[in-house]
Formats: sequence, C-alpha cells, structure tokens
Amino acid sequence: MNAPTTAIKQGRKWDEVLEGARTVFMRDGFEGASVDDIVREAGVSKATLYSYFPDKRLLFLEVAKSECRAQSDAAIQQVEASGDIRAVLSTVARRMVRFFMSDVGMQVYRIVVGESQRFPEVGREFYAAGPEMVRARLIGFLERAVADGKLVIEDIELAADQFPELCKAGLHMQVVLGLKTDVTDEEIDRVIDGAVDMFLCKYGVD
Amino acid sequence: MNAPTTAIKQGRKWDEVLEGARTVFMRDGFEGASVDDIVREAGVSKATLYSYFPDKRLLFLEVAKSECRAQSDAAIQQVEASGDIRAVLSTVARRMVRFFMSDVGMQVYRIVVGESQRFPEVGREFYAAGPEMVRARLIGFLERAVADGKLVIEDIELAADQFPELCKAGLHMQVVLGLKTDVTDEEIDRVIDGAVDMFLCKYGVD
DNA sequence: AAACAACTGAACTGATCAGTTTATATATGA
DNA sequence: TCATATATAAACTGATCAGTTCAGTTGTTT
Repeated sequence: MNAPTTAIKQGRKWDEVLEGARTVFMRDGFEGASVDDIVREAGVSKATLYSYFPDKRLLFLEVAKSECRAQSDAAIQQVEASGDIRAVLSTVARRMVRFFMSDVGMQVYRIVVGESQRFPEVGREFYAAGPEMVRARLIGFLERAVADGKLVIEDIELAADQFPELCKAGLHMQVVLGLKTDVTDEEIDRVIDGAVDMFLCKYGVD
Repeated sequence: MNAPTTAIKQGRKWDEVLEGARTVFMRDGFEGASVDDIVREAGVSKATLYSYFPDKRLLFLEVAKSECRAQSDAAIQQVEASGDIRAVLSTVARRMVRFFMSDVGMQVYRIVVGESQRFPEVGREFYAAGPEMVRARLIGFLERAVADGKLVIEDIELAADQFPELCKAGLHMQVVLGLKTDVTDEEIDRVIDGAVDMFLCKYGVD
C-alpha cells in the first residue's frame, strides 16, 4: 500500500495553496485579495506559499491559467459534426456562452482585463489558454463544414471571430459591468438563436 | 472688463483637478494612481482636491463619466439617413469603432471593468453615459430605416446589440488584453465590411 | 484696509500589505 | 532511531497610500 505517486510536485500543500488562491482571487479580485487572506483560506502558512510562488502576481497567473484551461476544455469538446448544421452551431454557441458567461469565467475576465496593463503576460497567457483555444477549434470546425459543403465562407478567420461576438450581443457587457446579475435561459436562447440565424443567413447554403 | 461668469463652479481649480486626474488615471489605472500623483500633475494641493471630491473613487467616477460622455457624443452625431443604407451603416460602424477602440475608450473600459465589482455605480454610470447612449441612438436609427422600408427587422433591440458586437469581431478582445497595440486601418475595414455584409444579409431588403 | 474665500505645503495619522526571517514542529523514509 | 525535507506561527521590515489637519498665503470684494 505504498504510494508511488505524489512527490512529483515539490511539497504536499501545492493544491491547497492554489485552491485557496482561486477562492480568494475570484471573490476579491487581484488587488482586493491579500496574501494573508489566501493563506488563511488555504490553511497554510505564508512561508509555505512563498516557497511555491515567488510572488503574488505569479500565483495569480497560475490560478488564471488553470481556471481558464478547465473552462475552455469543457467548451471545446468535440461535437459530432454530423446532422443539421443549425443544431450543431447551436450546441457550439451554447458551450461558448457557458464558457464566457459563467461566474468564474466572468471574474477571470474582469481581473485579467484590469491587470493586463501592468502585467502583459497575464493577458497573453489568458488569451492563449482560453479564447485562442476556442477560436482555433471553431476555425477547424468551420473548415470541415465548408469542406462538407454545409457552409460557404470566404474569410474563415473573420467568421470565427464574428460568431462568438454574436453570441455575446449585449449580454456580456451588461454582466461584466454588473448591471445584470442573473441571465435567464430565455435571454440566452434569444441571443443564441439570433446569432445562429444571422450566421447561417450569411454563410449557410440554402 | 469685469467677469460676470465664473463662480458657477465652486472654486477655480476644478478643471485642473479633473484634467490632472484624467491624465493619471488613464496612465496608471485606478489602484495604480495615487492621489499625490494626481495633485502633482494637476498643480494643486491635496487639500484642494479633497475640498472638491470626498474621495478617490468619486473623483474617478467623475473622470470616467466626463470622458465617456465626450467620446460617445462624438460617436452618436446624427448621420443623415438619406442615401445608400450600406454606406450609412458603414459610417455608423466606423464611428462606433473609433469610440470603443480609441486609447482613452479602451483605458476607461479596462478600469471600469476592473472596478465595477467593488463599486457597482461605476459600472452603471459608465454604461449609462456610453454604451447605452450609443445603443439608444442605434435603435432610433434602425427604427427609422425599418419605417423607410430600408431594413426588415423583427427584434430591433437584438439587432442593435448585434451590430456593435460584430464591429468588434476579435479586435476588441485582443486590444483590451494588450496583445495588439496598433490596429491598422485595413484590419478595421475588414471587420467593418464583414459586419455590414452580415448585418445586411440578415436585415437588408434586397 | 479689512474681511472673506479659496488655496497651499507640509507634516501627520492610521491602516494595509507584500515579502522575510527565525525558531520550532511534524512527517517521511532509510 | 535519526536525518532530511517540509510546514508552521508569529513577529518584523519597509514601503505605500488615502485622507486629515493646520498655520499661513493669495486674491478678490466691499
């Protein structure tokens, strides 16, 4: 019953630290979160935290990356491209909206936008781990649909930028600014249906 | 040669304070800006600043509002709705893009997004002075176009949310995260043409 | 000149916070 | 059991910063 695992990561408290940091950063933002709050939340000593992470900024970067990866992994699961293109686009749209309108996704976005001025790598890593992954998948999907004759698109990259934008349609800004706290399923459906309608009107074959 | 003006605003240094605050907030963000920096920039004493504004947050709010008003005033100037609907939409799009992709517009957005968690009224006032104005104007414009038979739109509010979103199409996120510093006119043209194409494809009459 | 208002500079308060240090404790593994 | 790596609590440093206070100055009005 010996454990051949563990010890891959230096120290046993890595996960606790990251989880505590996640909680506090998501609750209070970057400036709002104090390192003392984080160690209290993580049930860990300050010295331990600083033995893992050289400073607060890099700790946050790690949290943002892991959070973003987890979210976008869920968003870009392969959809079986068979069947009605409208239905497939709807599914893709719904996953994307779930990705960037979730509480966590929103909060990461807020913090990253605020901090990417002072810390450019925060913006870069966030983009690479999140929006860029989704974009790449979307491009692949659209290319396949074009090859299958289901869509006609001259500028696929542009189309891949337009579709997620259409899926936000006012909602994203209102939520990010705190004007809207709960978005109903009806509102989401309305926006997504509108997005798919418009997208297919431009790029559909029938 | 006596001056019957002035004295409308309490004190002579109001404008200096606001201008200094604008400069420093735009350069350093909200947390990054210290009140001492602001009074130095404004050439004003700290006591004077605090005689006008009860605290830093309300000073920032004032700056954000005035900045936003100035920007959106420029964006929503009446366009003469006569002529080719495509040309008119292009003009509107270009003004909007100039609004939310300008250095100042971007920086206000970054700060407001970061602060609207802790200070909800910041988000509210920004939205009211900026995006909501543009949205209202756009709705009015679209209603007229529908009445004139130039467009066919079932859900005008949705359309008014979709159009600005289409005009961002990837660019906005990349700029806001600091991945792109200079956006060329070609990139903007490509996005705007794509937005107008798609919008007219869905809502145009021909 | 006298009265009044706005402004100034500078020092001060009180608090927060990132990051360090130290002496001590606990767990693991040979 | 003993050595080693890891963790801990708590105090401390050094710095920043919002907001206050105050004694004194400038400019304007009457």
